[in-house]
Amino acid sequence: MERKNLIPIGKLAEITGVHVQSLRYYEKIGILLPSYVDADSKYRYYSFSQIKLVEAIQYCVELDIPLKQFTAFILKEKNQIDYEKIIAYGKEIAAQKIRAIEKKMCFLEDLNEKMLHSERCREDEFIVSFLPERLYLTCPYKGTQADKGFYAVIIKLLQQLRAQSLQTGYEIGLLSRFGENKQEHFAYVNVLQDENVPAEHPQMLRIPAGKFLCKRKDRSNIEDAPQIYKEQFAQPYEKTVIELELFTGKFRYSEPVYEIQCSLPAPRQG
Amino acid sequence: MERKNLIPIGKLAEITGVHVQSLRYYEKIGILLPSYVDADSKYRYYSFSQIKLVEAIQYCVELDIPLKQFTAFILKEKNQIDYEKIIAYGKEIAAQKIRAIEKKMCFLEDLNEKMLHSERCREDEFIVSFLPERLYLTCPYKGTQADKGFYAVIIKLLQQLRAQSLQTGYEIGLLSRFGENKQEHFAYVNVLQDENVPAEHPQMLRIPAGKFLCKRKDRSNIEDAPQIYKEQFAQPYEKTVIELELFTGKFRYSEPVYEIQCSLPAPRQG
DNA sequence: GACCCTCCCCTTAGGGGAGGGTC
DNA sequence: GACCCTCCCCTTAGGGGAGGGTC
Repeated sequence: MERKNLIPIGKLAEITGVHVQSLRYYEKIGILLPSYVDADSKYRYYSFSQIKLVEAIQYCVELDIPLKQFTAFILKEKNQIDYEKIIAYGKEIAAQKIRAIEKKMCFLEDLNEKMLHSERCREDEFIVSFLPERLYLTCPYKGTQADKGFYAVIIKLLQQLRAQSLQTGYEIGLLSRFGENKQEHFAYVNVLQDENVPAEHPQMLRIPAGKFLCKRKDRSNIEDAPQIYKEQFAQPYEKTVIELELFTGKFRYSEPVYEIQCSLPAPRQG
Repeated sequence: MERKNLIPIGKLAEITGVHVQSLRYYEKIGILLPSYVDADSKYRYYSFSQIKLVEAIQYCVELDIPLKQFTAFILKEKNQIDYEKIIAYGKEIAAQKIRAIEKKMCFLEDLNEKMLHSERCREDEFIVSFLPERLYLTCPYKGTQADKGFYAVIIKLLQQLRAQSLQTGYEIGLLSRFGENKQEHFAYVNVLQDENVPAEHPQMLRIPAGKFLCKRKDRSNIEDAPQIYKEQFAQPYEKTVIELELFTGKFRYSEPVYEIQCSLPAPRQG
C-alpha cells in the first residue's frame, strides 16, 4: 500500500459524509485504525478500502448496534465484513426496542384510563364502573391512609415486592372484605402482571374484573364503607371495598383526593 | 410544615423505590428541591407530598420525557401535577420512537433483500431479477469504478445531496443508457425517498421497477455491456445498464465484487 | 452502626471549541 | 489558507465508589 493511494482524514470524511471527529473517535475506541500515521505530524491517512469499513460502521450506528462490538463483525484475515451478522443483530435490537415501546404504550393506556375514570368519578353521586382485573400484594392493616403507620406498612410491602423482583404500578391503598360473618382489612400495593408473578401467594389478592360502585371523597375513611354503601350492605353478597388515591389529570399532590369502590354482585351465570 | 413530618433522603428512597443518588440528581437539575436542608449537616429532608412528585418524575423517566422539562408539568401555586400534559407528551415521544424504529426496519428489510439478491447473483450465468424503483442522482462520467476520477465525481454528487438535505443509501455506481442513436454514461449515488425529494431535477434519474438481467463480475467494465448482453443489444429497445458493487453477506472490503444489471424490455401493455 | 455528606470518575457517540503546527 | 493535531468541556440519568462527618 503506497502513500499515494492513501487519503487524509478530511477526504475520508468528505467521501463518507462522516465528521472528522467521528473518525477520530472510531480510532480511539479501536474500530477504525488509520492505515498510516505520520510519526512527526501525527496526520492520519486511510486506504480506499477503509471507506467500506466506515460505511459498515454507519450501518451499525443507524441500527443502534454498540460500536465497541463492531470488531465482532470484521473477519480481518479475509478482509470481510459480516453483514449477515450485522443484519441479524440489528433485527434483534429492533425487536427489543419494539417490545420496550409496546410496554410504554400499555403504560400510557393505563394512565389514560385511570384519568378518564377519575373524571367520571364525582363526590355527589355514585357511578358504576367496569374495572379490569387487579393484582394486589396485601398486608393486614386497620386505619386510614393518613395515619402514620400506613407508609411503614407500604414500605414493607414494596420491599417484599422487590425481594421477589416484582414490579409495582405505584397504586397503593386500602382494601376491605365484608363477608357474612367476617371482615378483613388490608393495606395494598398493586403488582404488575409479569412472568415473575407466582400463581399462588398467601398475601396476593386477585381482584376479578367487574362492576364497582365508585365515588370520590376528600378523606381516607374506608371503615365508613357500611354507611357509604348502605344499599349494598343491606344485601347479603360478599363485598370487596377498595380505597385509593384518585389519579386526576391535574393531580393535587399536597391534598390527596380519594376514591372508594365497592364491588357489585356478580351477574348470575346462566 | 414541621420538622417531624419530614423524611430524610434514605426514607424517601425506600418509599419510592428510587435510589438516593437519583434523588440528589433531581435536586441538582432543579426538579425536586428538599423541603428543608440542615445548614450544618447538609442533610436533606423531604415532605410527604414530595413522594407524589418523585412518582411523577418516575413516570417521566419511564416515558423517556427529558427531566429538565419536568417543571413544565408542575403548577406550583396550585400544588398540581399536570398528568394530562405528561400523558400527551409521552404519547408524542412514543409515536416518534415508533416512526424511528419503522425506518430502521425498512432499512433492515432493504439490506436483507440486497443480500438475498447478491446470493442469487452468479458469475457464470445470468439471472432475471425484478428490482424495485430506484432514484439516482447522476453526473456524466465515462470510465470505471476503479479509476482515480471516480471518487471525485462521487464526492461532488454527495455534496450536492447534502446541499439539498437529501439522504443517500450509500449505493454508488455507474449507469449507461443505450438508445437507438445515442449513448449516455453516468456515475450515480442513490437517493432515499423522502419528502425533500424534488419532483423534477435535471440530474435525478428515476429507474422504474422492472425486470433486469443480472450477473456478478470481478471488475468494473460497464463499457463492455454490449458484449456482455449480446442478445439484448441485438434487440432495438432502449436499455438501461447499471453497474454497482455487490452487497454480500460476507462482504470483502478490499477486493470489490461488482454486479451488472441490464433492463429487459417492458412487457406490452394490453 | 447505619445514615448522610461532598467530591470524583464512568457510561454513548460524538459536537464544539481553543490554541497550535502542517500541507 | 485550508487542513490537521491534541487537549478540554459538554450532552442523559444516574451508578459506583472514596473519604469523611452525623443520627
